[in-house]
Amino acid sequence: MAHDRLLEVAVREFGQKGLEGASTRGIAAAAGTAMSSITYHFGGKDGLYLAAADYIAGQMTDLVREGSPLDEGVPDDPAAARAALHAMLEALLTKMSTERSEAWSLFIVREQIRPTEAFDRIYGGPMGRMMRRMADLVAAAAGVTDMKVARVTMLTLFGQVLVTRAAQAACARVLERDLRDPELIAQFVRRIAANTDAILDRLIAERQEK
Amino acid sequence: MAHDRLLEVAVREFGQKGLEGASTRGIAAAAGTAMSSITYHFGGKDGLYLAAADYIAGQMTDLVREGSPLDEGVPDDPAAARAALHAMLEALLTKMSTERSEAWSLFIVREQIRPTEAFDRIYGGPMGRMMRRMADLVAAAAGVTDMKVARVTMLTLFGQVLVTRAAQAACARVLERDLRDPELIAQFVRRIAANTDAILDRLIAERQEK
DNA sequence: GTCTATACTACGATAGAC
DNA sequence: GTCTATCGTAGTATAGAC
Repeated sequence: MAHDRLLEVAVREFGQKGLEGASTRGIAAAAGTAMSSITYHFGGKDGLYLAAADYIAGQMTDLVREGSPLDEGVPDDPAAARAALHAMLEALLTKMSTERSEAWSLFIVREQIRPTEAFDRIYGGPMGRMMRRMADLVAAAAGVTDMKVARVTMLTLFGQVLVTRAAQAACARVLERDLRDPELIAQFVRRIAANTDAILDRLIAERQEK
Repeated sequence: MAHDRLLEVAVREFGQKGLEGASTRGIAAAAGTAMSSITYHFGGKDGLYLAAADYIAGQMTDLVREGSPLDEGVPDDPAAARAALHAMLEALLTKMSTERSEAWSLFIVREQIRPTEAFDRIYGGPMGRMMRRMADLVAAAAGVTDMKVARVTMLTLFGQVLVTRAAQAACARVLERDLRDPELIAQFVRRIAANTDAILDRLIAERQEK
């Protein structure tokens, strides 16, 4: 079906060039079909863009479901919560580094800069669930009851992972290396894990001071 | 001069909508001049885009120069280096939150997604210097000699700040607050400072284990 | 220097053949 | 369902008046 090919190409093209930067002719050509197929299947460029967002949300949900550490419950036990948080951050970083999800990341980062309805569809689905769960895990792991603290901390933890995508060009320059290098990714995983432990311990210490 | 007004508007428009998303007609109209002024002053849309990048680089340099903590030497003393790192991260976060530099951040984040010559001009100037200095500060503060470790750590520290810009839409959703709220920014500053201390202490502990 | 007028190109939408 | 052909409408570039 041209429908599916169009979606695949659209996610890539919209991610790399943005809504205005990508052209329907270009997408159709890359998908090996006529431009008017876009009108037929999706009603137009905007429709295709939203469909791409839904496609990403769906794929994210699948990824999260297939026994990955991104979608289990929130354990009460601090140690278990911490382990789940570690697994989640590692999974995020490695998944974001695969070629397939690289297109998603770009799409999503773009939507952060200027959110459209597409962001609602992605955030309203798997992304929001993931971030809320991460905040809950931080709270459980550090015994924090103030959810505002847990959320802010969660975002700084997430930032450590995000930087490899949202500042990929700068990272590549500073490190003088391609960010797809598995060894480099492994180094980030180790560093982020150590940082996370340090941060959680610090949170626990802060709590005990009171 | 229409030249300067065009640049101001261009930074804002390109930052928000990207190169393709912004239109020369729109920029000229917002600057209160005719579109052909862009051709006269900058040679065309691409020229204006690059000029906007240079303008940002220049403004960043000015900001860095005006007695801010972003551009002093790298102290040998670990405590002084740590203090300088703290000052730098706080300055970054607060500067990135001002309305004026918000346009820069967006411009730069866009350039990370698909780097053009504009990125070379910004990274080759103040941005690269800043990141290299931050890595040096991490190395000095934690007594790390392996610069690869210092750079990776620096990037994770930077990520904590970056997340408030590059994932601003998601942050606003999770926190149910506008990210320009000074109180919220202050909370981020405190959290990132505490995290940074925890991470540096952890690095020092790692070194002593060997 | 700045503006008006115009030319040219590429895009997205649409109608209709198959 | 898919394609071809065509239309209207942006967009940028350019020439020339002031």
